[in-house]
Amino acid sequence: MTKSEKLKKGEATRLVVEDAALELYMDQGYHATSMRQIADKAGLALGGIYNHFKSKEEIFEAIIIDKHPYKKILPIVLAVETENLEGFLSNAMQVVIEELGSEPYYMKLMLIELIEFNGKHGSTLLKFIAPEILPVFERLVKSRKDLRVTNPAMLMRSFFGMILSYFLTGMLMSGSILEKLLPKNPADIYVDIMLHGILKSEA
Amino acid sequence: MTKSEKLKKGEATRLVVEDAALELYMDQGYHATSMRQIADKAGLALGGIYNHFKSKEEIFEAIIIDKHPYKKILPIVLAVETENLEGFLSNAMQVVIEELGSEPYYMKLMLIELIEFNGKHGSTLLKFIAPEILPVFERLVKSRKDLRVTNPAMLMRSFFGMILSYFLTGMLMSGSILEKLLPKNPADIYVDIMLHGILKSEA
DNA sequence: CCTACCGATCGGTAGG
DNA sequence: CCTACCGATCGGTAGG
Repeated sequence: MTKSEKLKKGEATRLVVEDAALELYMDQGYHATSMRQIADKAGLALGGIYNHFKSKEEIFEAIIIDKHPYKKILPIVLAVETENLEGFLSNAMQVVIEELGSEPYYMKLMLIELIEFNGKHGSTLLKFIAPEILPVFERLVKSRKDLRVTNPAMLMRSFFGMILSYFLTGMLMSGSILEKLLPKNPADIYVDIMLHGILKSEA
Repeated sequence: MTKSEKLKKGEATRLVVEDAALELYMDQGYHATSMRQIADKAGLALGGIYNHFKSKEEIFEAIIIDKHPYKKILPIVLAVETENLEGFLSNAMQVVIEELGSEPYYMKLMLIELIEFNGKHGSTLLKFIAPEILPVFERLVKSRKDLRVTNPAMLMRSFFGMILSYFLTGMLMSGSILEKLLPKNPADIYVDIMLHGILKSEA
């Protein structure tokens, strides 16, 4: 009763396999990861995996759904109390960056999907998530007059694009000479750029 | 004399192999692409490849250097004539987007490096390119007072981050329901956001 | 859930 | 530059 909660043995093993696979996918990619590696890391025999998943690809598909962070993040974002639009956008971005954390695992999963599956899961990610999140941006656009970007889909695209950009440039520059030249608070600056742009003056 | 220019037979074959590999990497990723596929596409036998490259990985390494678009793009950007800063940044971004084209192959190569090699080529890309490009941003920061971002490395990061974001969100959304909801000129809007942000008002 | 196995394919090489 | 081959490893399965 201590730790088991309600999940049956079978379901627990399934999650163990998913966790093992996720970790391996994250630092090798999908095709470079073998079923034997996953089995080893999950602590069972190769054949055992096939009691829970029909194929290697099915593990990946399960992960991109089960591990999706939006269920966790969206409520937090919506719960943030702010009086004005700037405060909301700023806090929202900061919360997302914080929650995705220093190891943006889901960002990597999305890229694996894009690179190794050529986006063939139809950006499953976006397809069943957009309907949940788009309305937030629609409300934003409707209720506020001081937005430069008035198309909800475009606003959403640029919002997530900004977060994508933040993590990706961070990953690309990590360990490079450039990293030391950066200010210590790149996330804050990113938020600032999203809100006000690179320039000080108005168009 | 018509088409051969100066490159010897050996060098030409090498390039044929690189082109074949590049194409395959781009829509399958690195590990999912076999040497036999590359050989077939290049029009020679498997063993023939090893006269030009020691290993599969060496082909990848050759590509990320030989196919790097910055040699082509940088001169164009610098040649753009503009009277003010806004014009320069705006044109620069537009030129880069245009040159990278609708199939941003090099963007994909960078992601493959990040995902499948875990960035182990030390972001070769950035390491020998940053010294070429960073000075451009240094000059920009020095000569202009109307920049919100005054750290050259940060300015460079956000500039390329913006381009990264543009292409990646485009790829992620392609084919999705969201795509139809977007305005027809997303690139222009992206430029506008980079320069002035999402908000109309000043901080 | 494991053992033992399958055919297929992998990267790479020898030898010409 | 090709043919023919190597050992290793792959995803997956049968049978218990």
